[in-house]
Order: sequence, then C-alpha cells, then structure tokens
Amino acid sequence: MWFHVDPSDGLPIYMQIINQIKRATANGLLKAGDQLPSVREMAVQLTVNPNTISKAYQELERDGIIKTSRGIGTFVAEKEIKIVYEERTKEMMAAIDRLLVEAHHLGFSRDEVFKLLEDRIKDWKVSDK
Amino acid sequence: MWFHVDPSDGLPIYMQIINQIKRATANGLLKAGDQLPSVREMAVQLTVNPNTISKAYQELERDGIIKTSRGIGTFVAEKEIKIVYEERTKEMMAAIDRLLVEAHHLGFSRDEVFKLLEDRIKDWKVSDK
Amino acid sequence: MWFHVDPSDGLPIYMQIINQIKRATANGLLKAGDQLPSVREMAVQLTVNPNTISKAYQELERDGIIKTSRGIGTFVAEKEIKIVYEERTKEMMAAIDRLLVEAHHLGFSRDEVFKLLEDRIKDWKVSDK
Amino acid sequence: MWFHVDPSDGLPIYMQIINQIKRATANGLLKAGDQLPSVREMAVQLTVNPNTISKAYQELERDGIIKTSRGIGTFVAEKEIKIVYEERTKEMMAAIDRLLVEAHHLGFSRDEVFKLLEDRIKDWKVSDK
DNA sequence: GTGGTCTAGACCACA
DNA sequence: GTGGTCTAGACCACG
Repeated sequence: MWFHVDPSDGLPIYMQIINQIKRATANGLLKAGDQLPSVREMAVQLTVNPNTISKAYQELERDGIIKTSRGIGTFVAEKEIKIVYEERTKEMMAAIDRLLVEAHHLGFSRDEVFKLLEDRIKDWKVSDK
Repeated sequence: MWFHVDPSDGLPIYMQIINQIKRATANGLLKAGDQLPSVREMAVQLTVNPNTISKAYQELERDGIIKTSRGIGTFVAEKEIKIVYEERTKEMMAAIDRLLVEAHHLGFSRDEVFKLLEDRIKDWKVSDK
Repeated sequence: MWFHVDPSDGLPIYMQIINQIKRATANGLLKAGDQLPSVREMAVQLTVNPNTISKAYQELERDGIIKTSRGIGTFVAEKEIKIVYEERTKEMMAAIDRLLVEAHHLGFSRDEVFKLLEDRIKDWKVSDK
Repeated sequence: MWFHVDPSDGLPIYMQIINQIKRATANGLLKAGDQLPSVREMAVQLTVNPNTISKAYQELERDGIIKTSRGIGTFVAEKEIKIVYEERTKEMMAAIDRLLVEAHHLGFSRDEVFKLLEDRIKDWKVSDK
C-alpha cells in the first residue's frame, strides 16, 4: 500500500497515518469494507514501531472510520463521518483566522491574501480532474 | 487585559498565549510600543505559573513580535518584514495550501472557502483603522 | 561524551551547552545524523537539571542545528544554509567587525589579529578531514 | 557629553556606559584627571535610572579606570589597565574561535573568512587617520 | 519593580 | 525508553 511517513515532520507519526487514512476514505481510495494492512505488516512496511500503528488504528476506530474484528482484520467502516454544520463552520473560520494572522506576520495585507487565494483556487480548479 | 487560557485545550498553555498575542498584534488590538502585562501579573491573572508566561514571551521575542527589556518590561515590537520576497510568498502559499487542504477535510468546496474568506476579510477590515 | 559545564561561569549553563554543541558541529566532532545524549542522560553527566538541557536542545532546534523526534531522540541536523547571499555576508561582516573591535579593546593591532586568525585557521584545517 | 545608550540593545545599559567610557579612555578622548559627569547629570542626559549610572561608575572604579572623591566628583584615574599577555591572547583566541564557529553556521569556509577579514582589515587601514 | 535562570519533581505524549 | 509541559519556589541581574 501507498502509505508513507516522515519522522522529521512536526506531526506525530500516528497522526500522519491517521490523516492519510482519513484522506483516503474521503477520496474514495479506500471504500467501505476494504481491508487495511495488519498492524505488524504496516509497521514493517513503514519501519515504525507497531505501537504507533496500533495507536493510529485505535483512534480511527474510536472515530468510527474503521472497524477491527479480532482475528480477522481491520476494515474501513460503513459509517460516514458527519460533523454538524455549526461545528464545521466554526473550525473553518478558525482556520481562516489563523491564515490571516500568519499573513499579517509575513507582511501581507488582507487584499493580497485575498488575491493570492483567488489565484490559488483558480489554479487548483484547472488542475482538477 | 483580555487574555484567557483553557488548560484542558489540547494546545499547550504557552502556545495559547502566543497565539492570542500574535492575533492581537495582527488585528491591531496591540500596537507597536504597547506594554504587555508583566510576567508575574499575567501569571496571576491566568492563574498559571510565571515560567509558563515567560516561555511564551521568550518565544514571541525570538519571532520578533515583542521586545523585552530586563528590569523594564515587555513591549510589542515594531513590525519589520525581513524575509526576502520569494521566501515570504513561498511561506504564504504554503499556508494557503494548508488552509485549502483543511477545508477539503471539513468538506468545504473551494468556492465556499473563497466566500468565507471574503466575508471574514470584510469583517476584519471594519476593525482596521 | 565530552561535554562539560562551569556553573560559576557568568554564562548561563544552557548557553554553555549550546556553544559547545555549535562548536562541535562546526569543527566536525559532531556530524549530521549523529545522536546526541538524551536529555536525562546528559543531565546526570553534567549534574544539571534535565530542564536545563531541554532548554538548550530546544534553542538549538529552532536554530536548525539539531533535530529532535519525540520518543526517539535528538540528532544533529543536516546543515542547510537558507539565508540569501547578501544577508549572510552582512551578518558575517558584522561578526568580523565585532571581532576587530574586541581586538582593539584587548590592545591587539589589526596585523596581530590577522596573524592570529591565520594561525588558528591553519590549526583548524589540520583537524579537517 | 557624547554618551548615548540603546535600551533595545541586548547589552545591559550599565555595560554600554562602561564600554563607552573604557573606549574613550583607550582612545584618548578621556585623559587621566578629566572629570566625568555626575551620576545625576548623566542620568538626566541619558534618561536612565541613576542607579544604572551608579552601577557603571562603581564597576569602573573597581577596575581602576576612574576614581571618585566624595563631594568632589568623578575623575579618570591615572592608572593604566594592564592585562597580562597570556590573558589577553587567551581572550583573543576565544574571540577568534567564536568567529569561526559563527562563520561555519553561516556557511562560510575558513578560507572565505580569511579572505573577508583580509579585505576588511585593508579597508580599515585605508580609512585610518 | 522588571525579566532570566535553575532546581526538583510531577505528569503527559510518543515510539 | 524518548522529549515536552507545567508547577512551586528559589535566586540572580537589571533599573
């Protein structure tokens, strides 16, 4: 499988794994019912401590993203993640505020941020498939 | 002053303080030359250990956000954009990309992000002087 | 390892440690990828509080000299010169000027400084590989 | 008088004053027997706490640079500062080492440092009077 | 009064 | 085992 991990990334390794799996399920790269590698298998592949994989899986299961059956394996769950609208918007606004603060400290005006984002979104759209 | 801290937030306390001060300098609540509460003062206000405040202040100083003088106090620094243009833009684009990725995870389309940012910038502008 | 510390030196302990590590990476005693003693280990060696070592390591990390991974350890970072040419040269010239001023205070002529540096560089070169 | 002080310099204010006076006596700008401003006078002039001036003067007197007579004033002392040769050389070598370490972290080779210093010294000589 | 350093000791996050 | 955060409390340097 196509997982990878960067130990020198600030993000804890178990988090990197969680993010990749979340993203894959969001993308459709992983569909409900798909089997995930076993903890040991993945640990070998990423040359990472099995505890680390285990922790990632546990957290994913807690969030209802995956489902593990003892002795059988680990699978992508049916359930879909739903965050309430207000929650989502709140987080999104927080993220936007973080961006604006960062922009300020980098010396960009709000209009420049707006312009840059506009351009960036256009680029992304073009490269969309 | 209007600082507050949530010990049960995942974010370390000193980080919460850093973020609040960065934000305040970014939106003009704190202006260059303004004096910040003394380490001890802020420590009692937030019922937090003085060392924790100190750590936040030191980190802010090395980022050039504030300036401290022993025996005098701590002050908001003159803003000075030192990084070269390419560097700045590169960092800004990276920040924008992080935002777009986060937006995607939260299930927002790019147009929605664009719209939200537009609104937010308008709000901030009002508080500009 | 060969670290040592003098608590009665005017310089803060964490600074002494920083200087030693910077020096060691500068003259090749520590190379990129080398593992540093763990915080606790070094703390007992130097009979110093672990927090003090931790502070030194954290400061070194933000200067890009070392790289630490939680749960793994602390390592010498790959050297990476990021600053632009003009910036670098400006800083270097400032450092040279500081040296010349200090030399003047100590009563050395410029030619003597030149001579001493020449000798010193030769010595260092020998320890190059 | 031509003293000045920069509170935002890393160096403590009292140190800045000491350095200026030391330099002036080394230069000949201040000669043995010259009277220095009173503590109060200097404090007003530099808009600095009198304690700070006082501390500088005390330290200078301890080093034999100046001599104060109660009720009369403060004067440059006759005695000349002498550091033993080995001491001076030791300090000078330490300063050179600091320069070389800094150079390394700025990405300069030893030969480049040598070259830069050579140029700098030549410049200084030309601008000497 | 200000900020800076250090200790002792606790608890957490990560691998 | 690793490093990171926080507290309580001491002492120092500076103005």
